[in-house]
Amino acid sequence: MADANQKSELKLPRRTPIDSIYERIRKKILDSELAPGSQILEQELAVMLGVSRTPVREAVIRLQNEGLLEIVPRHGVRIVPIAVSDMREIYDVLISLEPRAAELLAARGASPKELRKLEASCERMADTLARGEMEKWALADEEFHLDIVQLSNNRRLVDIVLNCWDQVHRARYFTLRLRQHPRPSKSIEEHYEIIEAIRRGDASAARRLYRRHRERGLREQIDVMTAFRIHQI
Amino acid sequence: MADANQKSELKLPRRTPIDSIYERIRKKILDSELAPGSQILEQELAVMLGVSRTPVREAVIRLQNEGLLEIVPRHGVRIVPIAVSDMREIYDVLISLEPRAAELLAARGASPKELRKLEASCERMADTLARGEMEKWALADEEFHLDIVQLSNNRRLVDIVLNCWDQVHRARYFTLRLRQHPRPSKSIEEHYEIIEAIRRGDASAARRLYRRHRERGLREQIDVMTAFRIHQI
DNA sequence: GATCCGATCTATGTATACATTAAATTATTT
DNA sequence: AAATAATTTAATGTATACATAGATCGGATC
Repeated sequence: MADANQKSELKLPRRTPIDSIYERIRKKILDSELAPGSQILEQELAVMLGVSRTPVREAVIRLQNEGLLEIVPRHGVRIVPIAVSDMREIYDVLISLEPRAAELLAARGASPKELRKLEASCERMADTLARGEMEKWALADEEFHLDIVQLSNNRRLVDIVLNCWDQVHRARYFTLRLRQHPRPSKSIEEHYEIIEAIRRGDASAARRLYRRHRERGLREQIDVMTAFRIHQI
Repeated sequence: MADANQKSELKLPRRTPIDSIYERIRKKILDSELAPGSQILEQELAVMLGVSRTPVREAVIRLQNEGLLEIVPRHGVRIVPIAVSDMREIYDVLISLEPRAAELLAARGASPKELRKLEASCERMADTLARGEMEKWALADEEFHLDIVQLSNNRRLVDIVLNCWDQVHRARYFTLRLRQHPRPSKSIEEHYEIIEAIRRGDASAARRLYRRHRERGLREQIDVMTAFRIHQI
């Protein structure tokens, strides 16, 4: 048995430097450090990160596949800006997939432990909301949704949803910063309704409620963007 | 208006050699020329395609992102085989997204021309079925589904669906070859029902009918695989 | 003065070389 | 003989060099 050997036991996903290059560029995009709509040469990115063009190129290809940037033949890479129409496209996908995750979870039956974890996120939302800590509120909200998606036990579904979240990340961050969430307590209520449907094993209710929740989210997001005349972000 | 980017419409798809490398490897995988589960070194791929490792590497990164292969650190790339559990995962995504496309199409209202195109595919299915030309039948079927997805006018949704189709391509091809489609005429009936719902503008019916159609397809696919003890393909 | 053609410049796409590191194999020790 | 350590092998990950093609700029011609 090889399980006595500590070194070869852990088959980690392998931390290659190129993954870190990918992560660093991704972070710069999510944080708007690389501005949406702006262009930057591969060479400039390479210098910025202190590596050669090759690993930058490979990271950039991945990021293009994920829709975060676009390789423009003679002008380097372009950070793709998200317009209202893009928000609609992305939320269309989320409105289909996330409720499906809730449906699957309800259908297979959530364990008490899993349900408690979901409730814990909601409680944390209520706490942070009471204290006006909107950043922490948003984190708890994200955790709730992440848990539900991951509990679907469908890796492909998870990956697609996470990628969509990345694409709308700047818009969500902006909305959060700009002002209080329109009705934060309403969100928490809806979360509890979803948890209840999952607890009952009512798959189609879980799906319907989750979908309504996300549709409301999209509307609010678009309302904020149009109200502030943000056509792209 | 700030969103004036009409100039970028003139961008050609840019025929770079690397795209052709990508296409050639992708085709080899879809056609099982590179067998599922097999491994091959980057160098061997490069020699096989008559180029250096660099463009192969870039193509391979894209293919990994699309889930067609996996880069295994010291053993080249591995063509990812699709198991029954993978079929479930992928169809979960399709069962969410394709009905959503039908729903969107019904909601926005299909033009007479668009409806005729959909009907034409169904007629072609009936014709080819009557002649026992199952390959052509499958092509017409694919066209029907492709049209509906594309008519959703949601590029991201289209991309994800096409990628899922790629991933289950070998299984679909196998099922088709192995024997007659379980009930090909049933498929056509269901297609007409979907078209009718779209014509009525009944979005939720279009979604429901489409979903049922795909759920049946998944069941049949899995039945065939388990009946023939195909655990991976 | 404007347009068209050509020359130059530059970013990319590709090839190649090299260093790193994981795997495999051999040698050594208990 | 088994296990571990050391050495070798080899595939990758990265850097660099170079050829190509597209864009810009200037000059020449109408």
